[in-house]
Amino acid sequence: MKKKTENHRITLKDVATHAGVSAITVSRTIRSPQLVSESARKRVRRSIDALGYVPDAAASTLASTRTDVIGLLIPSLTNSVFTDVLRGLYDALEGSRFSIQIANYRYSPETEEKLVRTFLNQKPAGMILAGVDQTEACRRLLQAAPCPVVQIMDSDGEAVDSLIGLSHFDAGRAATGHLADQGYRRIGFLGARMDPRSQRRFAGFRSELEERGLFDPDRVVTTPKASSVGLGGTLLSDLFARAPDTDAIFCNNDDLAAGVLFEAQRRGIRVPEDLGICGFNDLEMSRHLNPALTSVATPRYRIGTEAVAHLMRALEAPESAERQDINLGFEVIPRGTTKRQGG
Amino acid sequence: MKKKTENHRITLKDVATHAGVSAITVSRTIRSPQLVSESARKRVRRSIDALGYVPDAAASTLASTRTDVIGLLIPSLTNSVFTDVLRGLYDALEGSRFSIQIANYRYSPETEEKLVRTFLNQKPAGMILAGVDQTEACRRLLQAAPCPVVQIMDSDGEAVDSLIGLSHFDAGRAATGHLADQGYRRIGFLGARMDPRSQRRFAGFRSELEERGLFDPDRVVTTPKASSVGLGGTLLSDLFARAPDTDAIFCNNDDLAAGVLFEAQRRGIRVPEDLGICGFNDLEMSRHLNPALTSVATPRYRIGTEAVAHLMRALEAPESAERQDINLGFEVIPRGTTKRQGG
DNA sequence: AGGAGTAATGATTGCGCAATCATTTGTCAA
DNA sequence: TTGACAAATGATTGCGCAATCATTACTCCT
Repeated sequence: MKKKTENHRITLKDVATHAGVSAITVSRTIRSPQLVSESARKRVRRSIDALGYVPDAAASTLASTRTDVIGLLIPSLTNSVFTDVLRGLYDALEGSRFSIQIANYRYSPETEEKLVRTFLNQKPAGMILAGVDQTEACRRLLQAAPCPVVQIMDSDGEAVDSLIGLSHFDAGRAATGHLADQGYRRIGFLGARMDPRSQRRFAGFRSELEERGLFDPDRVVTTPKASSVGLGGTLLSDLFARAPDTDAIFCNNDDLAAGVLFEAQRRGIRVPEDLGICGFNDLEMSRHLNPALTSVATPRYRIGTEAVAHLMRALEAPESAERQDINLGFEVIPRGTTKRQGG
Repeated sequence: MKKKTENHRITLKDVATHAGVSAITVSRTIRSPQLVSESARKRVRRSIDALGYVPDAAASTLASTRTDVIGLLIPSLTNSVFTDVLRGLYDALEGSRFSIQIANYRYSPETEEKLVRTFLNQKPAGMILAGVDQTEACRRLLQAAPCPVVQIMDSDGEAVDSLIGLSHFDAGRAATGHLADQGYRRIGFLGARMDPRSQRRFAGFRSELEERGLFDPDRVVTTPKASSVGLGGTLLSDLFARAPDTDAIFCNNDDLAAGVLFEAQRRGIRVPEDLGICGFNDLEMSRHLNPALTSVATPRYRIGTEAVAHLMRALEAPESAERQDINLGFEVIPRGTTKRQGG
């Protein structure tokens, strides 16, 4: 029996010797077993187990000029939206040979471009990016990338390769339409950190209200600050200072909406009678508030799993690499904060 | 001017030729600039920029048998606690040459051990693990690891190398003591997903109440399910079914506590008069609830930044690699949900 | 001016693997 | 039995870099 000396890493060659084959046969047993006879495969597998062989990823990468790393570029780690996507990604990758490398560009397209360069130099197996709002240079880089590229979150806009998400414009319209359908007429918008997707939701909000002749720019309050429950309260105060007769609010996301609800409670404003509130993203907490928060459910987790599934498909059949735009949709979920008519 | 041909990767040698030095001088300029004269350094830097050279991580790893990857093992991606730690880690790593590789072991020590093996085979620059409750085999692996190892979250327990966190036992005692000090006498405990840290908080809860002669096992309700706001309401119902006269609750975390508060509101139970509520972790939302939630603030973000800072120190001065136990403490933050005496 | 010592630079080599091309073995038809 | 072809296996080579050892340029002292 072979002794594993302290400083000697077990290599392909060791396994090969142990199994009585050549090194390349061992490599093939691991990488493309269909090229190896069954008897050889068996012996090699036994030797691998016996010696505790683990392939060296760096050497493999260097020799084959590709890795098993999927690069993920997101604008923020704080944002709970991405947390859910992350869960989907990791769940879908479980058991595969791939791993994820996350980089955070903090909502700066220039940083994003730099990170794309860095990633592409690591010969990633694939790339996942948030949204479709990259710089021109960045898009060109991605277009030329020798790996599948998936853009997620959005479905409005033009993708470099494939796109998996939802239409934030439509979602904004639908939420706003719901408020108007409930009889609210003086509808405001609260937005924090107006990233491209928030802006498209706002565009949907505006478009819907303009069609109905209800849009009033005085009822729109936004801030570049990061979203939070506390900020929701602050923004509500700002809004009421400018337009005290506002009777409903579409909030950028559920954090803000919860803050609005709590602040309304403190002010003694009746929800939904005097003020309707609609959030976005349908966080777990929202359905348990009093009254329960109307929101727009978005398929964040599924965006993650679908992104991985799509990458895997593209990696397995590189030839049939057809572009794909997958719109996973959304759902307005009416709850207590907008149930004006006793529904 | 050199033309970057389509398939020719810019290598050290290209930069060297361009700068009129040898390849190894370029390598040194990047890796240990203090060994290179200033004039050479300048020329090399200019050439690197001119050619857009980016080092090949795989080749570097293969040649030097170490990477710039820090392995992070966490039991869950859902848990918001780890999200905050992650932010701290990524913020602290910003601009450094290191990157993070996350693996999720889903609260399974066996999976954790397997992942540790996998990681160690990638020659990581460092390892970060949650807690101190690894298997024996896993601890041995880590002890023998040729890289610094930091365990985070806890400060109770024995670390393999260094430990950065807080005492969950003490925190549980302190929170419980606060409830008792406010005059509550029939104090219950609600816990979801009783991981080792939750169990230590419970141990603190129990110890504090036993000392005061107030412990009652009937008032303890736990579940292996993942924590959520909705679950808080459910567990409150379970608790009241068994011990309806309970007058205060220490919740495993703020999600649960918020759910308890919302359910209490629906049941018309007055908080804090009839029921005191104390959460754990002091999420951003908690201070904005009505009434505001008493909670225990934990330094999650700082745990992340400190873990990185510690690793960096250990990597820069491998000799002085002294073990360190850093207890970052906690703070009970009394708010409305326990303010019984009009304080 | 000459030697000792240091700072700066260079040449060679191998890390562990997979791509490429070459060779052997096995199978079957005529 | 022979030749043709496919299946299985092997030998060689280089991926891009840093460790190692060797050499050169420079400084300072006597």
